[in-house]
Amino acid sequence: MLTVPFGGAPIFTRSRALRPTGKVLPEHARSHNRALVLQTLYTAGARSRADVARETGLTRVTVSDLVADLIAEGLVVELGQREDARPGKPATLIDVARDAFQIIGIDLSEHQRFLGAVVDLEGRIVSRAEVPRDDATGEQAVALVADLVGSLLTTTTIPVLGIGVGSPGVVDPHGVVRSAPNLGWTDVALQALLADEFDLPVHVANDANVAVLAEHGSTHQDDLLLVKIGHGVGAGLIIGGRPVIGGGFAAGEIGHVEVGTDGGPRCVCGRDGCLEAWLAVPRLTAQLDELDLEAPDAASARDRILAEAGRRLGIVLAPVVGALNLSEVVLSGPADLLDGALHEATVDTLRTRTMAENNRDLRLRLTEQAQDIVLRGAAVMVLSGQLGVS
Amino acid sequence: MLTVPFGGAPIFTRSRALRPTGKVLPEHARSHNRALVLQTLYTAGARSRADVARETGLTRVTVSDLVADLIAEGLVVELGQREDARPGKPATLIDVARDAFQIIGIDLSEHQRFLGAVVDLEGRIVSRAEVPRDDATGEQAVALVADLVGSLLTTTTIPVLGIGVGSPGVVDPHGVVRSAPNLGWTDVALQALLADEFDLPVHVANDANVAVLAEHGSTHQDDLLLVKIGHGVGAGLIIGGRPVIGGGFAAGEIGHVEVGTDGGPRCVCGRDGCLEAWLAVPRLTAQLDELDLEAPDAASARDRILAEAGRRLGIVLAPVVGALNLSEVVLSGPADLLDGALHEATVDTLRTRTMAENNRDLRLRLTEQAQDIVLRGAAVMVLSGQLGVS
DNA sequence: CTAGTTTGTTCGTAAGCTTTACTAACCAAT
DNA sequence: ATTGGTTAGTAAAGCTTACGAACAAACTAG
Repeated sequence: MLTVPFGGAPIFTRSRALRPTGKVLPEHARSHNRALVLQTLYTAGARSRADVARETGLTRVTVSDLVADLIAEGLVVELGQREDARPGKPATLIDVARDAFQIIGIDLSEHQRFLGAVVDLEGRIVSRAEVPRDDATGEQAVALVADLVGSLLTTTTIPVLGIGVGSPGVVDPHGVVRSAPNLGWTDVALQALLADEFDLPVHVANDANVAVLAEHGSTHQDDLLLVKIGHGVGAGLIIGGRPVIGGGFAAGEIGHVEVGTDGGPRCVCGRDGCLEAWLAVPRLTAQLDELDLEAPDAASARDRILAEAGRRLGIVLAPVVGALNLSEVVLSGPADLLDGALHEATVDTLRTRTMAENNRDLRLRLTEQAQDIVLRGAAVMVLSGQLGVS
Repeated sequence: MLTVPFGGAPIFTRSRALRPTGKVLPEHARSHNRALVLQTLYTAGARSRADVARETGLTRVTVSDLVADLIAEGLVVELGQREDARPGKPATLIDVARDAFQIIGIDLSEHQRFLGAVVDLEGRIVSRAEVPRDDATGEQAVALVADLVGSLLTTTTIPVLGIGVGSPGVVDPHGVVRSAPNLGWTDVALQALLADEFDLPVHVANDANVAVLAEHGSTHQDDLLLVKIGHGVGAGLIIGGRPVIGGGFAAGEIGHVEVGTDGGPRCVCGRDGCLEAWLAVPRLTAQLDELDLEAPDAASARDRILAEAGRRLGIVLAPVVGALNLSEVVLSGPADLLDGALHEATVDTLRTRTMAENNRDLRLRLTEQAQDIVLRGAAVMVLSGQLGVS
């Protein structure tokens, strides 16, 4: 049972919001500046107080004051004097205490098992754990998650900043899983349950929305769409640097949008030609398994299947890319399926179906985070929620 | 040559931004609270300082202090004592000085003429003006806009809060029209030009993005997509209460997204089946004009044409609605074309092509703002930019 | 050694919001 | 009429936050 010596920091930003939404006190401004200092150190690395002052626009006095707080809280450490020779009093280097805290990340998006990891502040995975799901649903499934968190916590030796969970289904901002059919969850207050049990800050969000945080954490793109292709198809979206949740908390649920005007495979939802029916991994592997590997054109037949899937993805994404003028779309899923023909077909389709002029610098790429994208995204979510840093 | 006694107020909001973006000083907090008070009065109407304090969460002391500033600036006025009898000291009612300022709104989205209006703080149109465009382009077109603004300014008798312009094409956040082919504009710094000439705050944005502000100003929906159907087809988007601009400042440009997988009419851009080729007003009227009005099935033939256009719109919007989990989509354009078969077909298509469960409360409606949507949106833009109010 | 530079701290100040306490002004009940 | 209770608005004091000025420490360059 570990506790951290600080709570979540409310964060402010210059925003283009049309209407102010609530009062702001000077102390809120301070939280913001605190997070700003932390963020500067986190992304730019060890440097002096004076450096931070120059980079943030705050004065040296204010930075020193904020840093004193952060050091007292154990979030920042002094590293001693800068080595290089230059005029003036030598600087005392400071940095985020990168090895003082760890984060628990949980990925509930796989069908057969729940994955978990201890992640350090840099996003590196320190240790892993998993539990087989064995088709558990409802409270049983919740118990499995708690077991997984518990066993990971026993492996940590330093304070834990918080617990981040990426869950399938629709998750509201309070970490209540409104609906996750696979897990038999309806209005399961996962965040509250875990927070009660472990007395740690807990953040829960949809798996694809969590995944896009991992991508954002490493690229810092302000506009980003991540398509997560697995047993189902979902998306996570960041616009203007902020995650998009959606009015019904179901943003990114594009798996059951119909593709094109020429029908398509029957989907589990009962309709024909849903994106998921074209693109979900089980569907793709089933199609590929039917191929005769000995046939002379096996390779091109495989590419045709994958290219058609990619084309269908492009057809669905084109209106979204156009409407949002997105510059960066990322695919996450099995690289052996996504890379190559599928990827190329998606790019081609996107380019030919949107106005090239406006989307000239559109990039579509595979994520480099492989299997760990949800685990690392969950860590980013905690980092961002607790420290205002990512 | 009028000037206003105050500048733009930087606005802050509790945000879910992942990373803090700049320092925040106590004076920024005060600007925010100032706008909050103004907003409360603006939307809720005349009330006492104590009422405002209760509604904003600020103390009566702070509200009194802020209101004193606002009164000194002429933005707020005292209206005398509240009439109704109740215990305690009678309240002094205060309200936004609704008749102390006017706004100039300009709509450049029509092909044949430029429209302008003097708009009051409530969004009501006080007077109108227009200039025929006569195919003017480039600097000539800029001069026409300046003339229009100039002639409107001569009709104002009270201070002008600012000038708002809705322009076709791609407009960056600094009010530079990056590209407006119809007007022959490339990188025209319209905002700077007008600000120099008239010495007033000027805000310029894309016409559809401006139009959605008008809708937001009257509904205060946090997520809103407006599709503007005229000579072309464009969209304006508000997500999480904030306008979406797009990485290349071209958000909402969905006119040249291809619809469906079965071709379609040839578009001016050279491809087949763009949304604009299906849905633009000239295309629809041309199709309808070909109908034999004497034929026995003329009415149903008309409906078939409009329904197909509506279906095509639904096909393009479905992925956007799904990805953003939008709850409100608004159509703007000629009501005689949009209302009825077209509207119904769009709704049907959206419902059948997205996952009903997640988009249960999706509403698709026509705007009630008719022809003035850009003019009034321009006023909202100025109101929001100058006072943090909408 | 001197002059110049840079760092980080101390001290005093200005701005902003809160709490506390007050006066003014009203209603209701005695 | 008097008393008690309530509400509005203000005044004073205090806390927080960030800033500017000034300074000492510690270095380089010449």
